[in-house]
Amino acid sequence: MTFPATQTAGGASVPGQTPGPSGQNPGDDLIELLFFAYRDFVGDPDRILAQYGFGRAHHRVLHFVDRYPGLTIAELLDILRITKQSLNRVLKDLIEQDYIVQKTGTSDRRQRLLFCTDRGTALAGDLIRVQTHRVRRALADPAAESPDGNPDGGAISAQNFLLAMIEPEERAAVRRLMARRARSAA
Amino acid sequence: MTFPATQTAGGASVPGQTPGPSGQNPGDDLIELLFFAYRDFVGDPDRILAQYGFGRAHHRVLHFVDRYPGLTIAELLDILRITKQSLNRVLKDLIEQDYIVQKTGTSDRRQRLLFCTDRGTALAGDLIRVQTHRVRRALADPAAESPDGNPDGGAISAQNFLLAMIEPEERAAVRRLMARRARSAA
DNA sequence: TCGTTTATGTCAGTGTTGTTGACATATTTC
DNA sequence: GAAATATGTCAACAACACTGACATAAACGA
Repeated sequence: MTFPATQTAGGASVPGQTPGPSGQNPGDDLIELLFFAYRDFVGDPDRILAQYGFGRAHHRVLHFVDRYPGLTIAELLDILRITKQSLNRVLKDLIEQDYIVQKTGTSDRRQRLLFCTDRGTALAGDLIRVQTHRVRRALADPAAESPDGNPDGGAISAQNFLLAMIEPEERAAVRRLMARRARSAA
Repeated sequence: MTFPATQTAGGASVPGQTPGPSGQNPGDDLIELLFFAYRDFVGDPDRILAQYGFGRAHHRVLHFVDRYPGLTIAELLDILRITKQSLNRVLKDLIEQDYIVQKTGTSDRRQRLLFCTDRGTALAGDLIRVQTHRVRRALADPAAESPDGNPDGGAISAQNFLLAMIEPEERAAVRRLMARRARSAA
């Protein structure tokens, strides 16, 4: 990110804005931090997945099957909140390429229980590793050098966590951007 | 969500798993909580946006333009991390339908500074309202009745926040799912 | 002033991931 | 044996991302 953190045309607002840009609320920052944190959070795995010709959808399936061996299709659908058609497309890839295997359920033979193969476990491990690294770094972060005397008691930790989840080189830019809003709200 | 939280075929693992499902690490829960929290976090706006024929991409643009009036195209691209072609597709919609206006930059007339119109501010306000509501509720949540004697000092708050960001009716199911993993790791 | 760089816009094609609707099969349940 | 359930599959489509190529206007540097 490389914001000039300057610039404003005519007025900071356009023609007739009744309430101005949607007011300042406690927790508003968290909305944007969640966006930035999630953006970088999925960015790490994306790079690995690309090397395998997989996408985020594959990742999600592989992740949950790896973490919860024996998951059924229905459970997976409920977790991911997608249609079975969407799931099947990526699941088929993972099965054909030997990352996941299906086993017929024992108690209910209609069910297909999902398990990772060694390959699947290995890839899932690589993926979780980069995400765990980011999370751990965020948790260990020295309170993310909170530059403001944050008043809302309780938000701080979540806020710092999300900020620390952002790619280090980007944090300053995010802080600068959000400070920009704080100023114009004055 | 409606997990049986039961069931296991043959063994909880498949043929030969060297390290078993990618081990148990502090912060691992946060990875999944982030997924669930984000899933529900974007779910609220999605319902509103659908009524306008807009999608998430429109939301993100509208949001940042609303919060940071006068944003340039380049800045927006840097925030969203998408290509100008992707941005232009949704931005065009928002401009044509009078949610956003462009103004030629004063210092640099090549730039197009973006501002919300009244309509834009109104819609952005509606969208931010539902998200702020969820965030505030999460912050106010009585520590999200943490059911485990969480040992990692620091993770707790972030973990409870993310859990509290999940749709209330789903939280139990998520807890149940994650407990399932904790068990099998024993 | 002129050539280059920068900021933006646009056309065209493509890939991933989501959707709906319809239909098929095997298994369980009443 | 009929109905419900779990899963699979075909086909069409939409949202949103990408690449590559090219165009224009304005700013900038020599």
